[in-house]
Amino acid sequence: MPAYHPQRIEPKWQGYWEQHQTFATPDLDRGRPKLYILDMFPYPSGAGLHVGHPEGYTATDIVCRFKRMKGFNVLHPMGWDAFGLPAEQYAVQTNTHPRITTQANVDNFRRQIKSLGFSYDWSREVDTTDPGYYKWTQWIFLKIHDTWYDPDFEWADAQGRARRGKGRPIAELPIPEGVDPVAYRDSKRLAYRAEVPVNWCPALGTVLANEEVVDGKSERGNHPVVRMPLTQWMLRITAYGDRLVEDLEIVDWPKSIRDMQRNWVGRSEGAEVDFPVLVGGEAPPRPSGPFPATPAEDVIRVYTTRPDTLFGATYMVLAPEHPLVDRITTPEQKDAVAKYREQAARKSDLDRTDLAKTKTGVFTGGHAVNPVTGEPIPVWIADYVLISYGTGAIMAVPAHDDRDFEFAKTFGIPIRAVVEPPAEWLRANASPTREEAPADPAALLAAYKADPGAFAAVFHDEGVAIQSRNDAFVLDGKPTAEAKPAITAWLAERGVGKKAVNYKLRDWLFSRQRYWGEPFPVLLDDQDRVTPIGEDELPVLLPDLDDFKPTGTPEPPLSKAKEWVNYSEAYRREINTMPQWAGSCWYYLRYIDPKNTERPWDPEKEKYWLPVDLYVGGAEHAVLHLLYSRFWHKVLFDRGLVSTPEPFQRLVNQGMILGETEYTAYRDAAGAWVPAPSVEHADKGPIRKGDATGALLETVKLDDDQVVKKGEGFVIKDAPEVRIDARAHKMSKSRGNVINPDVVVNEYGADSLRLYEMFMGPLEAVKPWSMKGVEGVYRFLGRAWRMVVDYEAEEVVLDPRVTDAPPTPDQAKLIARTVAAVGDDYEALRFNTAVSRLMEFVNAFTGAEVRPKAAMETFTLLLAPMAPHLAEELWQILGHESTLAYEPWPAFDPALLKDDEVEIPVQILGKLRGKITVPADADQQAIEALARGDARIAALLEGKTVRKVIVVPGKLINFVAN
RNA sequence: GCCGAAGUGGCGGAAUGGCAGACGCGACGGACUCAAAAUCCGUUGGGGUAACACCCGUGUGGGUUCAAGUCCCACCUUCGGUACCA
Repeated sequence: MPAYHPQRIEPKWQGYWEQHQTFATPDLDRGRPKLYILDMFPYPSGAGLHVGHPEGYTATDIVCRFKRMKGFNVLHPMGWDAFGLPAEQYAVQTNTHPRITTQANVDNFRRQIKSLGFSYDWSREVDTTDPGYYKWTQWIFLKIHDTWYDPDFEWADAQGRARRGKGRPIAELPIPEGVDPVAYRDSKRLAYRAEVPVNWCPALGTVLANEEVVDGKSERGNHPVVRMPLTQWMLRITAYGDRLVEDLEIVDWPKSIRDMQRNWVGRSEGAEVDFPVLVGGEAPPRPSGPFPATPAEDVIRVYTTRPDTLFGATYMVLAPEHPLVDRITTPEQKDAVAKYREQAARKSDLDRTDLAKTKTGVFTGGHAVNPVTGEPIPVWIADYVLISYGTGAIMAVPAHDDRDFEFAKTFGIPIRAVVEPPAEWLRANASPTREEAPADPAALLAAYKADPGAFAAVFHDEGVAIQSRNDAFVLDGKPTAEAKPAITAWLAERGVGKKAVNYKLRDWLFSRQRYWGEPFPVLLDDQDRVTPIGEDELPVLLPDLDDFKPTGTPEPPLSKAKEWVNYSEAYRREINTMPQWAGSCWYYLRYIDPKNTERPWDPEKEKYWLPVDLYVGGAEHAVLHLLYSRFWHKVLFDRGLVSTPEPFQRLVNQGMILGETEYTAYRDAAGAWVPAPSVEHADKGPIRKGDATGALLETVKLDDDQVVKKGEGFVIKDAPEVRIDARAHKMSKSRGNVINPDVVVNEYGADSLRLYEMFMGPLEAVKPWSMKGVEGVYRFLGRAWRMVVDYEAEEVVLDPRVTDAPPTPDQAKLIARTVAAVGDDYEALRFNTAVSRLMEFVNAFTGAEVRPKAAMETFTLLLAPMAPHLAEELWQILGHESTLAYEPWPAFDPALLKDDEVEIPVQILGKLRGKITVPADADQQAIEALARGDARIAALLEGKTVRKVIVVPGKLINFVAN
């Protein structure tokens, strides 16, 4: 009976914690330091919990339990990101209301998560689909709608740094003379409606955000996506581009994530330049005055990061959708242009990627004037220029841009070198006739100036300006870094250019043509003008529908709720819904005050709990969720609704857990083995490399006893010449390698699952699953149990060797060291080594005839954060009546961490030649004397000249001798 | 292509510039058992030796250092992100 039996222990303690409200967190506790530790809340899918979820959840749970023992007031909540497409698709298929499936999925997730014994304060559970929650999602949307961004507003942040740019109430927007104030305000709001080309997915019956489209197909379901113009809600996240980048400096996040966010925002500096269009052979007169805010009529405005190459701009390209195309196109080119534009419009992103290899385009017949050379240059349209980036038009400098080069080559457009590459570059790229190329640097440069197109590569780096002069201005000789500001200033003086900043980041497409999402709290009149709904009318409830099927057009499903839509005679409701991101943008704020019906959160509580001290989740949210969330938070900050500029102080990404390692061999139709290096993985399956017929190979799964390591890779044991693939794959239903946490809990218990996931390796690393590994930690927990409990007795009693005896000196040292090391490991999120330490402790004590009870208690407390059920049970068996959750973390005597004597290596010329035992505080002379006194070392040093002796006291001694 | 992370036994992994491989899995040997499971004890990087000695070894090639898995340079491979962003 008294064997380790998690199936008995775990429900018992989960019941205890629930009954005693052990982990309910007081809203405010000025007496203790606070700690807000957050998990990314899950989307409760029908598939249930995945072993990836408990990885991060266990890590944060350990930190929470550890910190409670250290005296912190810890906030650790959980909730559900429950709006979203899968529930809606399921509703369509089965005609079940998404609320019903969502409820069932939430219940299942809650059951699974509770079965793992996490110390969440369940009284703070939130659900984004709860009207009591989305009321405030709508409320925040109205705040965003009520805000404009003042790029010139100066303020100081908490660190006292001067900052520029802030979101302000729309009422404070200065209205220029002579404009319609309502329309002007609407044009400046952070939430606005715009007609934009959107990604319409007919199969899903919805519009997708750019981020939800992968290779021209929907991220969910892999359905084709086409572009079409629609009026949509947009959030002006681009206004916050600089702030979102700058404040990455003040958060404690992994560098890789900060880099990803920075790249996603994609800030670049350059210049805007106006190119006048030749109309009827004449350029429009150059306007006097400064660079106009919007380009004059018959002027093509371009954005470039390399204004220093302006002398090399030999043609221009407009995006096919560019408004000037019609104006510029000559009658002869009209048909060709129209045809190209139509093709481009019909192209999905997928087609565009497919065709990315060769540049296409059509000449418009029109010309524009290069503002520095005065030369007329042809204007083309091509879909390699995107309407949504920059100004939708480029000046093409084929000599110094890969894309322009390729295009110019295809269409025979002149290529003019205006930046001098370094001599080595010229030499290295002087092909195709490299042998005949002049070796002399001056001759090489002359060749480059004459025809850069003859060189093997495009020089797109910085260099020195050449062939860049006109009657009034000389750039030649200037390095790129100087040439850029010089020419920008010259252009600005003449009112034809100015310094400019651009972002890859686009405004956030914030509406969806779906049912299962938050309704927008706004009304539209017969002219589509927007009126926000009053705060007292929130929430705008999602109307019940019996029919969730897409309308088959971009018309959202909510259009079917006729009564709901018709708000009044004058107004109808907005029928788009918000995207899934909306609810997850601010859930961390609701946790601090989840039941408040008066406001989204109490400002006092917000000041106490924010920012989140530790946020753990998957790297798949590295960009979107975290960027959107930070954006909302900054708007709330600017509006005085939150007190910190950033929501998440420290971020850690847990690594993905892969399936078990698989050994795969390949066989052709004739049954012959095909070595893995000759196999290529095509879309439909494995084929022989270079096999034009594309005949699929048979994949053969092998057990680990059928394979053997040979050289760099694995081979079949019985056919050692056949290399095979040995690799762990992402868990997926189709591959059949998904591990269900329920199965692991049933078989080994939650403590084993928790401990195994922590023992696998560093939290951030990608790691393959291994059931054998779970058995390993399960055995360890069994040993820990038997270290304390008499497993031969009938009843659950202490092992007779557990007594009140004092620890031996060696035991005392081990105890102190384990306390110190495990505490450090928990602090630094190094759970894998913490487990190792506890294993060493158990290994030492199971061999001991005397097991001091105090040592067993200390061990139990150290184990508790990782394996709380077993720890609580042992704690009770050791004679304690209540939970150990708030027991103080064990103390230790630092003196015990030091040894009196240490064994140190003796090296000769850096090679290990012996070991000596020396007093821990032995000085250099003493150590050297002891080392020289060692018979073996003395013999080895015999006849050699000792040139130098390196002694690191307490560490090592190294004789440099020959 | 660009950005990022990582390459250490058969496997997961450990190692403030100072004894590479802690801990676990697997394997092998032993104890207990009629037997097996469970449990316990021992061995386990490669070569070499009767046993020592000794030699080799952290993706590859260089470098810095008394000393490099760790720092620097170049390259290779794998994984993740991103991609006509002017």
